[in-house]
Amino acid sequence: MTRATPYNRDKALDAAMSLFWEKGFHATSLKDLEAGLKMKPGSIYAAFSSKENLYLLALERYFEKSRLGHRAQMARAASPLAGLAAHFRTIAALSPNDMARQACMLTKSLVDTQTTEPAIAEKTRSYLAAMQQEFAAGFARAQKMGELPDSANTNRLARRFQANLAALRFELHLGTDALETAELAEDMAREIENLRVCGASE
Amino acid sequence: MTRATPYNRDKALDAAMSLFWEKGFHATSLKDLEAGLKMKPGSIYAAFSSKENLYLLALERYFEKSRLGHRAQMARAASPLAGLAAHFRTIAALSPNDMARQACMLTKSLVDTQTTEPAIAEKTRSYLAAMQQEFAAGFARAQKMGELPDSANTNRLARRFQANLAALRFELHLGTDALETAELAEDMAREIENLRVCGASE
DNA sequence: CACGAATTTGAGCGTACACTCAATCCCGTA
DNA sequence: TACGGGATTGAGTGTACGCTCAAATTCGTG
Repeated sequence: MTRATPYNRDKALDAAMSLFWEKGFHATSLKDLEAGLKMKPGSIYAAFSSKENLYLLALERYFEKSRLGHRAQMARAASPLAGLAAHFRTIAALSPNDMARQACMLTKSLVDTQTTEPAIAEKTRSYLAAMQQEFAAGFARAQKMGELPDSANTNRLARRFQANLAALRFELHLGTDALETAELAEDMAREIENLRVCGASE
Repeated sequence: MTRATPYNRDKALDAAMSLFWEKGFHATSLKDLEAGLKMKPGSIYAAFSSKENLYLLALERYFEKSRLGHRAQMARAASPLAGLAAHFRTIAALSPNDMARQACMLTKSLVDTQTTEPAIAEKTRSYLAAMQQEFAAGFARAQKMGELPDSANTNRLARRFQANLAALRFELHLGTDALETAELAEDMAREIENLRVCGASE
């Protein structure tokens, strides 16, 4: 029988995700990770092979959480378009000390690693594509329900949605105050709501 | 009489801007700069004091060029709103090998330096604010000319404009193909054009 | 209780970084 | 043409990085 692992993999990965999300791949040093994960270098390497691999696991974790969060948001909503619009307002309403009150980790990741870490950049792009798919599926459901006209291009709408999302979260990163952020989110949410065909049932 | 400086400061700063823009502050090493500026480390330090200071000069250069470029775009346009809308289309139409076919340097800079280089981050934020002012001035002119209703909030529009700009340029960074990028730019340009009060003269 | 394997430890490895400075070079001047 | 001094050079500095591995520790098992 194998000995029980004395470190908590889940907590360690959560800590890694926080660190990498906040500081990025390059600016997060092994020293930072040792402190954050409460593990010594040898243990980190035994458990996660390399800094790069740990980053990839943290990024995957972020992606899974994001997708789950989005799906929960959509499930809660009265209709697909309402859920998509709510996404913006939810982000702007994040508590001031919420960890998520910063740029999207995928956005930061791509900026940080595009020129230096091709493997990470590639994975990041694939997660961004998957999220866009997720949004496109939302718009497609809206279309099927008659919330969106048949002529609407769901992929194009999804791209626009993701662009808005990235921009809104960059605004959090910038530190723009809550009121102005809320206005921006409101503009984006209204843009979604205005797509609604008149008289569509919820 | 002082000896003529044998390095070309203008060209050197242009090279520094390119390097820093593409790779960011942290990922650009002194080795890269030596090669790009064709200067030895001692000369670089004699001319620019430090990597950080060189970066600040490169960033300032980028800001000045961006502002000048925007003003030229506005001067060329038939009306303020037309100029602002054209901005998006111009970016999407950039030649495939144009250096500017990537994320905005200010955006990248803030992501790269926010947690590690407070002085750079601060300067970056001030340039972003100045660009937003520039956009707000454009909307204000549109308002004065009757292109925009008096009720329009020019600062809010400018914030939205800048968010769209950042998002569009991030799409270039991502490597999205030209056609899809053009669609996104078109969505953003139309959003500006739709603000136009019906029957406003040009 | 003693053994052995799985796990953790942390001093220390090679490397690459930003940066320095004594030596050299080059050009305007006399 | 010889000189003086500012500009340029690049080997070399200390430091911090990602990472390793032999030794110590910890536990289930016989």
